[in-house]
Amino acid sequence: MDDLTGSITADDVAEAAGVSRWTVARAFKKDASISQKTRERVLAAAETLGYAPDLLASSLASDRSNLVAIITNDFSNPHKLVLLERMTRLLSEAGWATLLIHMSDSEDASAALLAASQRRVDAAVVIGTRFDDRILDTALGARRVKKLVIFARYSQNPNTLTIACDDVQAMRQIADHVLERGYRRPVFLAGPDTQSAKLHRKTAFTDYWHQRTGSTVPAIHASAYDFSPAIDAVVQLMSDPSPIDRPDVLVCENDILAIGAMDALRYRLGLRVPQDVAVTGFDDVPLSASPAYALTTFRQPITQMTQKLIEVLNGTLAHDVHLPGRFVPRLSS
Amino acid sequence: MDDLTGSITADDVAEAAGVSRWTVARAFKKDASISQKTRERVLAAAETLGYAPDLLASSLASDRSNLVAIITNDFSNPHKLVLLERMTRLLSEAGWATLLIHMSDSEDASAALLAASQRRVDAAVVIGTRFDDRILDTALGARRVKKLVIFARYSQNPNTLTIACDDVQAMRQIADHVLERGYRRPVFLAGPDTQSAKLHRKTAFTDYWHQRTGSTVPAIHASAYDFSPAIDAVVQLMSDPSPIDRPDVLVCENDILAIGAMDALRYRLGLRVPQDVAVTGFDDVPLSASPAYALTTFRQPITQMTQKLIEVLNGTLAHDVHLPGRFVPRLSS
DNA sequence: CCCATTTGTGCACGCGCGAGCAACAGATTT
DNA sequence: AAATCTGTTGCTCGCGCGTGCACAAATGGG
Repeated sequence: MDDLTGSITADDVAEAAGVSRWTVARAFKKDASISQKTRERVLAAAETLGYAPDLLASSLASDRSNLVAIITNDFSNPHKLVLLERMTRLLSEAGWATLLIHMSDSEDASAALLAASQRRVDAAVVIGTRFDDRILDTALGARRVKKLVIFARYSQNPNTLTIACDDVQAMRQIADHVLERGYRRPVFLAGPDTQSAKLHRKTAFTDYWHQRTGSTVPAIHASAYDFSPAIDAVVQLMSDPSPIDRPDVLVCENDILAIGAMDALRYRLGLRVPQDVAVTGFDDVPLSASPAYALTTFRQPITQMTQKLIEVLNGTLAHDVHLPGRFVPRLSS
Repeated sequence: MDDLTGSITADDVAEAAGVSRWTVARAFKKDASISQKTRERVLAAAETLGYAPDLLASSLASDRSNLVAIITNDFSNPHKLVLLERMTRLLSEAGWATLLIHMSDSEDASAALLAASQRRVDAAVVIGTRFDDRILDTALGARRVKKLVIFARYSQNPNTLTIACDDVQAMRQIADHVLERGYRRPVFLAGPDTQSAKLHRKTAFTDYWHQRTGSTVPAIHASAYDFSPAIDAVVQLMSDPSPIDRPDVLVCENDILAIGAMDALRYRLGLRVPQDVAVTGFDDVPLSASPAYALTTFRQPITQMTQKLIEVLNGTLAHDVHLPGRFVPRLSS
């Protein structure tokens, strides 16, 4: 009975139901031209035989795979896990499977896109990773992927669709909050200072701050988006010989850097947060809500962003999207 | 030139190189019978045309897809991110692509396996998730996936291959350490107390502790593997009316619970770690190394486990594997 | 009750490639 | 020189399904 193989094809079901193979296919297709009766009969036969359409063969025959590649190179940020959770869940509910592709270094973009295209993905989504537009360009030129979406990051590349949180709006809210709480000497803690990538959040904050106060915001850069580089950067900053204009608030590009900053302030420098130095982050990773950090941060509308992504996949949306997020004030500022 | 479509097939390359389509295929196959000269000529032609084999068509024609499904339902544990990073990287280096499948609830196992089988995966890997063996059984019965691997967890299911860290060995090292440091009143903090799943780490610890000391270890259960349920569980435990036999160490099933426990002790109960109560975890998530927690924990040999997984995929390994991990003592105990 | 119209169903063909065997050339043996 | 062997290349057939059209069945109006 259950001998070998899941190799029950549409032909088997067709025979069992007394119809042709194509009618079986129609029974599984949402709005196909088929009568209610035969559909039920076919589905019943399929049920008893344990048949399920082979999506691989289907992809080959049609030009849709219902497969989307998620490409990332940064697995050190817990926020990625939140993104992956939300995306895989909503995508699968919408009928899309997910190919997870690890992009080792940013030079590897073209290998990642190649891998995606070899599996005939309908779209590739680069999540939360900032990388060289030139590399992206050459990669795009070489290996065509039908659609390329940059998710939760910005890209100026014309061949690309951006779905992201509105960083400018976000950083303004943070700046307003910081000002309102009376902080006057912010330092911006950003990630690696790559040459070509614009650091949106940083410029958004510093521009707006300058606009409101007339003063410029110094920035420091961690060598990577991770705890300890952030600790190092902050320790170095605060060890500066001139404690007079020591910052009273560290505005960080994301929560990971912010958490590293808090650890540095508390455990390396013996300072109190927020009494001595306040800290703000970005992303609202789960840990930020813990009593240990209680980090003031900003939450991206991931669910809505994913819904927009699905619209893009369905072909009902074809332009960049910037959605508003939600400011989350906590005790760290 | 670059008009439309990556639809360059082996036929195009064959024509360009003046050989047959099958010779093109041979040029791309590692140990195929083909002369050095023609291979170079074919590869050169492929290079200029921008050809890459269509893995979908290849999967359909052969019975290998070089695709493996990674199935999980727990995205709240940062350790998953470490697992995903390592697995996708090593798998891709070994020529395997990764389908990431979200298993919403444990009842959903059969849907997840179905999705995997519809994509013709060569194997499905369930990572770090504990779920009902009965559910697994029915799911396995219904939808055949060639191989099912339980990764970083235990399963008694005979249709399944387990690749995991040796929990018994690990918990003994932790117990030895706890005893050596002079703690005598441990409480074990575990995850949800599901009926059918054996809590390996818990029983491993309590059994060994009983063996060494003759006393039994009380256990408490968080309602989920997450920070706040752990906080709740610990607060409730410590609010017990009898502070006489208050625990002097909390042995936790994993780091997430341990970190929640530390937060509860420090910020809800005003206790010091480790002076008032020590804490140990399991997994060595990145955060555990931060100065804020400095958590004593245990690191699973993820790289080796993934290598074993690859052996299983290649068919050179077909039995359960339990690998030793590494004890990581820090300041929390 | 017939014809126009609307469903509903069947079928030839192809998606891009792999398995496995047949054919062939050159090298070696008898 | 014929027979054999080895390495290399070509080819038939099929993987399981979708597209687009041809055709059959049902429907409705006159």
